Amino acid sequence: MDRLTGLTNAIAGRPETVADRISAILREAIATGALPAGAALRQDELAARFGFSRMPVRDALRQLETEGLVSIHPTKGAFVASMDPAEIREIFALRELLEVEALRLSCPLLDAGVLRKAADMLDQIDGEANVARWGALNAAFHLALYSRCGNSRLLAAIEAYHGAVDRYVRVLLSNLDYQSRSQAEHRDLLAACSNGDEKRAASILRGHLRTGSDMLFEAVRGRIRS
Amino acid sequence: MDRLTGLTNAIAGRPETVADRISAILREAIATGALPAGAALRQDELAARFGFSRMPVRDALRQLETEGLVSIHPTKGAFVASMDPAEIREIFALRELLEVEALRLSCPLLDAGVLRKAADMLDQIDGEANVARWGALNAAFHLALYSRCGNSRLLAAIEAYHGAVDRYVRVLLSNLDYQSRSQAEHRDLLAACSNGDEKRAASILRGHLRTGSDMLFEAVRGRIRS
DNA sequence: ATTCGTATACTCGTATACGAGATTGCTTTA
DNA sequence: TAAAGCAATCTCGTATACGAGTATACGAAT
Repeated sequence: MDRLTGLTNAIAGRPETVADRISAILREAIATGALPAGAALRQDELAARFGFSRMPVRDALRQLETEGLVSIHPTKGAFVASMDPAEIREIFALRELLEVEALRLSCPLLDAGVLRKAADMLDQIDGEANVARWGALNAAFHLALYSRCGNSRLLAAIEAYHGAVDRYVRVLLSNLDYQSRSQAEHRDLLAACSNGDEKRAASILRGHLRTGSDMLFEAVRGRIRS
Repeated sequence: MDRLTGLTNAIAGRPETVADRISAILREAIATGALPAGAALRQDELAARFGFSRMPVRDALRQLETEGLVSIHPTKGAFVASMDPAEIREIFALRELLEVEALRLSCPLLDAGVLRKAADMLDQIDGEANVARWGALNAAFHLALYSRCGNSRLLAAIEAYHGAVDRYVRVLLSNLDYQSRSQAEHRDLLAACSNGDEKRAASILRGHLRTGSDMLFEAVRGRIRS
């Protein structure tokens, strides 16, 4: 392959395949809880429901497995990945490690444009009733603050872990109390970044993630008992 | 992901599929450089060579894509992922962040058994002429020191990033000078862990990863020019 | 001679088909 | 009655087949 075709392809973006569409649908279904943790994902059942064959379904399931949303066992099938509370603690510990570092790297390099975009996102979150969009906006706000960290792999990892706990976070979002608290913390964080107060920003982010982790831990533990 | 998934699969009694075998072969071929970066991986060519159909080959390629070893473009095919020097810097920065944290968590909890196993591995590395095994032993040594960190996702991430740079690290291993230097640093690291000198261990690990990153950066940059 | 258009060949994505392994339920026997 | 064995069914993994999109090569026209 020549350099030129590789470049043009990268610019053009990849064509969307059926497997991509199926994985998007399943991803959303898992995130909303329509497909609860532990649910079996039969290949031919899904294929019939979507009106395609099993092959793109297989590809979609593999794709979702890499995102940690489903677990595949040969000869047994695919299941919506269930996460016990301990794993949530693990992921949030990782998020804290990665996101604090990303913020530390990015904070001094944030310009007015990024900060304004982040502020806009917070306003959008306030006006957003749809829980599904809330999660996406939340992720976008965080990633905007880290966007100048200069390490694309770091950003990718953060995004991946965010997606892994997204559907659990939505449990919290029905709790209006958490929403307002989270938004208050977000505004504090943005203010610290705007002032270039790196240490304070890091400390706020740590607190933000820890309260999220604690509340999610309790919420999921409660859900599992029921 | 080599050894760990192999191990956990064996424990779980997970049957080995054809796709697993194919991916293992391709993984090794990529690691050794038999399949150089940028090489096209035609599905039916591989299927014919291995004596299977294209389906398990597709699955294997998808698996390798998640490990970052190949990149797949719909309608264009799969290619051995090429990594520019900047990405190596990024991955090593991530490794430093993750591994230092894992060491910090694990170090106080390391018992005599783990330390002895780690020491054994270092001796094995000294006596190992085969470059392929050297990489696996190197990873195993590092992971042994982190094994008590109490965060399985953290360990998985470390292992994944290790695998992503493994084939580049092998470039260094032909350099006997690096091998002995690396081993000296390993022994320092192990000694610090044995003494419970957490700070010193962290500092040694940082230096170890940074020299590795620097040398690899130069080596890969040189290779690309040629 | 260069460039544009067309036709051919190639590769991938998807569909359909088949065989193996596992799970479930029933029957039979101790 | 309970446990063990057998059979039927279900699901997945793999094979083969087909259609669509893209690259390439060749020819024609400027």
